[in-house]
Amino acid sequence: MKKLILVDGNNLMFRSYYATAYSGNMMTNSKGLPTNALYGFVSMINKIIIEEKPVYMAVAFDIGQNFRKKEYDFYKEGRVATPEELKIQMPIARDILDAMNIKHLELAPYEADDIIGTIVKMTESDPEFSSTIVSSDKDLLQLISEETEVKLLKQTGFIRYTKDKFIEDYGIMPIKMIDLKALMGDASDNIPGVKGIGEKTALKLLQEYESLENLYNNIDEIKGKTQEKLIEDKDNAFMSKKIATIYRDVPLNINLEDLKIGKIKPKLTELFKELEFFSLLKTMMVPIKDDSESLDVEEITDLTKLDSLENDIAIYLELDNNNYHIANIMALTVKDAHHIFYVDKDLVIPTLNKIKDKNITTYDAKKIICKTKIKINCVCDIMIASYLCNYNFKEDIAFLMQQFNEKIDFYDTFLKDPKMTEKIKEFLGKKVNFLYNFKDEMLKRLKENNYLDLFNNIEMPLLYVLADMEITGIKCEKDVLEQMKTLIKEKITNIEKEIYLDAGMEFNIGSPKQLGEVLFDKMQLGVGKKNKTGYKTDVKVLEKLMGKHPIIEKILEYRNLTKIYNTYLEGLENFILEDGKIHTIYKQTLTRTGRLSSIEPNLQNIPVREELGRNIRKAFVPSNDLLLSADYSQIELRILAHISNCPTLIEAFKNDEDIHSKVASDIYEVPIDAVTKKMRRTAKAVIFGIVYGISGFGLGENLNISRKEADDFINKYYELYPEVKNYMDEIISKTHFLGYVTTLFNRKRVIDEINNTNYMIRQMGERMALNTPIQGTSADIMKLAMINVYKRFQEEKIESKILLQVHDEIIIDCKNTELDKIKKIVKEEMENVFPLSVPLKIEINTGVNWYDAK
DNA sequence: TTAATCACG
DNA sequence: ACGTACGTGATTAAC
Repeated sequence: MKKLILVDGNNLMFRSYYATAYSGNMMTNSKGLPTNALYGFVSMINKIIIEEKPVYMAVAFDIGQNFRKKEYDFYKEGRVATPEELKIQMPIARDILDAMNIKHLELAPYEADDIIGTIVKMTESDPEFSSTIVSSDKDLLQLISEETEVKLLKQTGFIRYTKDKFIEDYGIMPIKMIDLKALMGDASDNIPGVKGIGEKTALKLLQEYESLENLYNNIDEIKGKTQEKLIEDKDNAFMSKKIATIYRDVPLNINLEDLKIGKIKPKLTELFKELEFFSLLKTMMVPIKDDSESLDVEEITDLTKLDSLENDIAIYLELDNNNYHIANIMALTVKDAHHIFYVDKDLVIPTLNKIKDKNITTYDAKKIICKTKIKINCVCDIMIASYLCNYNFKEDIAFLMQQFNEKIDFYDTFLKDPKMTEKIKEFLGKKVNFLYNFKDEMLKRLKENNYLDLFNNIEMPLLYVLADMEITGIKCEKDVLEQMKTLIKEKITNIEKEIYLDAGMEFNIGSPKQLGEVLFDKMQLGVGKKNKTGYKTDVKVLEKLMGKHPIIEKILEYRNLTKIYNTYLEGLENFILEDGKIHTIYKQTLTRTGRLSSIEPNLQNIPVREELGRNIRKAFVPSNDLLLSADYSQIELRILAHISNCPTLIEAFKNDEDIHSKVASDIYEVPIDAVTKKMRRTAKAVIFGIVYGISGFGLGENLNISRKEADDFINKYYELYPEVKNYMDEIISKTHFLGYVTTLFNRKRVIDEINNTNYMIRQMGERMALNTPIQGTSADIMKLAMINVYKRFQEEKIESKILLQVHDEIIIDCKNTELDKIKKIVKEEMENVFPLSVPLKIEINTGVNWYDAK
């Protein structure tokens, strides 16, 4: 039996389009072409192929005027016009099918349904074929027969309607779908049917009388209102039947063998690249057009070969794990204008030592430096450059290469490839070849965007500082963690028992779902707020329940303890290497604002606000004598004062006033020494809220005050500092126009959300536009300060080391003998890093561990 | 893989 | 009428 899949192409495209279009976040490629429907369409086609494994397939489309409309003026009247964003994707869907070598059929004035009906008729007269129709349109159910089934798509999943299944569900023969529609009508197609008769009545009538004709022949037997309605709309019923009938004699001029699926064509790769469907490229394992002549990669075993290299080179180092602190070297490739050299793992270090001072272009220089401890002279790190240019790239260089039409496997795929060892030379040859050839283009793009300053004076120098910090690592005492573990483990066990006792049952306290059910269903401790999966049980919710039952307090404590235990005590321990130190990885090319992020482990979120968690910091100790923490005081607010040019705030900072108290005294209109703690706390929340673009509602939630009061605070703030309000209005309208924001150092963030049709998303875009210049400028300043401190350390032969950065704070491992010098350098460099209209101020603390250095 | 939760600036 | 504070990462549960 030959199985033929018949897809309702229009239906699939509409579904895909509307599935995502309403979110307001229209998916487009970088040229602005909408791609959401196509993405869903291709995914769906793939899914069908996987699920049905067809050998024959055809996709039908509507095209041009359709004959029903000609015959029945009102047909499909009142339907919302197809959005332009969808129309534009329709022809591309057909291009994609061509490239996939799947037949698509369209012929005016017929609709997709008619084409499918016609082919079904052909398969039914050919004993070798059976067909499956794929659509979410119930109209197609009329085509069901012994040989034809319908895979009716639902919001999630599908129902497979065979003839038996249909009869079971509807109690009529599939062909009677037409009669059904004739009676009940169809609002979406504007088919009238019989007014006042819906699905229930229509089905009942057809189950008894089988067809429309027979029903009207026996109209006398029908009672009451129904009879009246039927007589009244008799003409409409018969006309509706005609419209609803799928036409099965479309002159297609094909035979079924034409519908055999062929081999995927290289054209598909081009299309996917154009559409920027990189994940699909990956999953579909599309054969990529191999127009590159195969590279001449030469493996070297004799290092003297390197002598022939020119001064401008590109290198690429491959490791067997993303975490370079624990990874092993696989190989290195080196390219200049005349050679591509492949260097196997054992020779990588000597090779790098030999070429480290050349002008090196690479991808993730920090990785190379951290792994090999060799300070290469990197003049262009393509990973950083593409990050600055706001490319949609991932850590894997393959993403970038794909965007520039280079055929390459993804790192993960490659590692799993059984033929890895055979392929590695070519694989790494291609990467280094790309880097070498792409460098000039990359620099050109940096220049065009005015990024050269940021690139050469901040990001490139910073990578060396970060590499040094990561290599150095921070000493972490396992014993301290172990002691805390024992203590906390005991507490957890005890509290667990108490919770079970209170609840009257054992359950998984760590499961928000189970916890919600226990609290709100079983114990009836109030009406729970819901989210997608059940009750909300976060801190806010639980705190509102405080006092209602002792269990609440215990759950909060349990949460606190398990968080500390799992994430920090146990979590951190796993990252202590043999040298007794933790080496985090700073991601320099991740955040949208220019901040760093820290992973494996994240050392930027070690507890500090609560005493118990804060104790974890006691495990972090100096390798030298002391830890010194230098943190910028109120840096974001100072930047806000600067960029909004608000004289009152600037003056306050110049006078080194406590800014929160100052604002509190202004808002509450009391002298500064009459400001209470509560007033100061409120002011602080208002100030922070402003930086994030908060609403009255949000502030109210946060401070547990009414929305009205919160609104008043915000308005009062704007009145007091009109320049801040002005800045906010201006940056938002400017961003609507430009589509991006910049920091003081010209870091750019594209904010597509700002012009989104969805109000919520647009609002979020506006908040990003407000916040990014502030957060981003602060990040720029910190980066520059780190570079300058590092430089001074080198110049003055300081042996103490910068260890960590936590956004507005750096941690230094100090030798006692150097302490005074360090304090001086840090203060000078951090406070004078860049002149603003407000002074920058740092606070310095020292201690024998991180806990004490605060 | 995603959602919920909670740690930080 | 809607939903409501920016930027991160790790862990767990549940699909």
